[in-house]
Amino acid sequence: MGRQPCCDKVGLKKGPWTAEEDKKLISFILTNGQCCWRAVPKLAGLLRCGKSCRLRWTNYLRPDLKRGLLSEYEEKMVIDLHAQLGNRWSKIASHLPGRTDNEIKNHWNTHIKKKLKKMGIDPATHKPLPNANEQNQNQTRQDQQLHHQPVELEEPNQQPLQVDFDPKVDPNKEPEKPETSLESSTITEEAKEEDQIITPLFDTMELMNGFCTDEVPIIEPHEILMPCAPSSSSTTSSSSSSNSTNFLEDLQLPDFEWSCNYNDNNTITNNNNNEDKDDDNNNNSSMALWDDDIIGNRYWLINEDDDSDENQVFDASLTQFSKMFMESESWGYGLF
DNA sequence: AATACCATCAACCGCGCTACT
DNA sequence: GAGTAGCGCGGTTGATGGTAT
Repeated sequence: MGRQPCCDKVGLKKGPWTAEEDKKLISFILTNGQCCWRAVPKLAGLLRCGKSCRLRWTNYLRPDLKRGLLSEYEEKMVIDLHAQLGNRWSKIASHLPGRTDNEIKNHWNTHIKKKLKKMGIDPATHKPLPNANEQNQNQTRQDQQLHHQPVELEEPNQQPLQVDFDPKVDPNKEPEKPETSLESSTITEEAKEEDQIITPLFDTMELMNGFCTDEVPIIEPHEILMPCAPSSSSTTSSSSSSNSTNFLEDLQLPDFEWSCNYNDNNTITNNNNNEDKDDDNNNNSSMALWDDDIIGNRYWLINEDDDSDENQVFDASLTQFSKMFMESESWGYGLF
């Protein structure tokens, strides 16, 4: 018997999400948490398939997402991780807090590939391109490697070219790859083993200094300035930038119980990891709710519709916000 | 100003994996 | 062990905005 379609496609909406749909999905998940995705659209009153809802949530609506262009340091991390993991975008994303596999994948295809080629590096193999004349051949080979596995080095001692994009990062402090990392990065190893190999590459503090403290200004709730869209905006696009409204303002954000702890370095105190994520759920209250993901990137929440009923739902829902964060799989980042 | 071309990225599609019965 | 359901992942597509002509 063949696989059933993920959803009954008849009558289901496709294409870009509208602000209204976003609100419904957010409201539902904030209220109920992430449960069975197949049931979400029905329960949330959405004419979408569960898969679409999950994608929308994980790639766009998730509150802990960091948006905007990847920093140079993040790019460097992506390149390093790609050299070890190949096109395993979700694995790569798991090492970049607030970034999604889709985002990283897109960034790789649109920016990093070009950058590497420009620098004479084969993005597929992470080795220097032999010469410009052979670039076309490499391109062809790269195109053939759609499902390429992590680089199998032809010569054991040959290391992928490491690219230091960020001059601010002290090269001396850059964690050295374990000697066995590439040899063992046949990636068929167990995930734990893999994490053990990769995680030490990116010291947590360095990571934080690398982009969190630089790019995530710590601001107090009262300092937040919500961008307001022109009232004439009539777009129905799900694009975050085009449908700013006053929805967030109605959320009475100051009533939030933010339990975010920053240390002296403005880094997020969070000791979560994949193994003890559940154990930490109850006692780890460190959440970066006031970093840019909520403030700078959640302006899609603002909506011109002054729908008091929905806002009430949100007000109630937001009290569960912290809990939802703790339950979110996204807090399994190995870096924390 | 109009059109063509290009770049970007959100969303979709199909497959694989895992858990459950 | 086989069948099924559900989720996650990676590749691809298509809409949109920007730039060049």
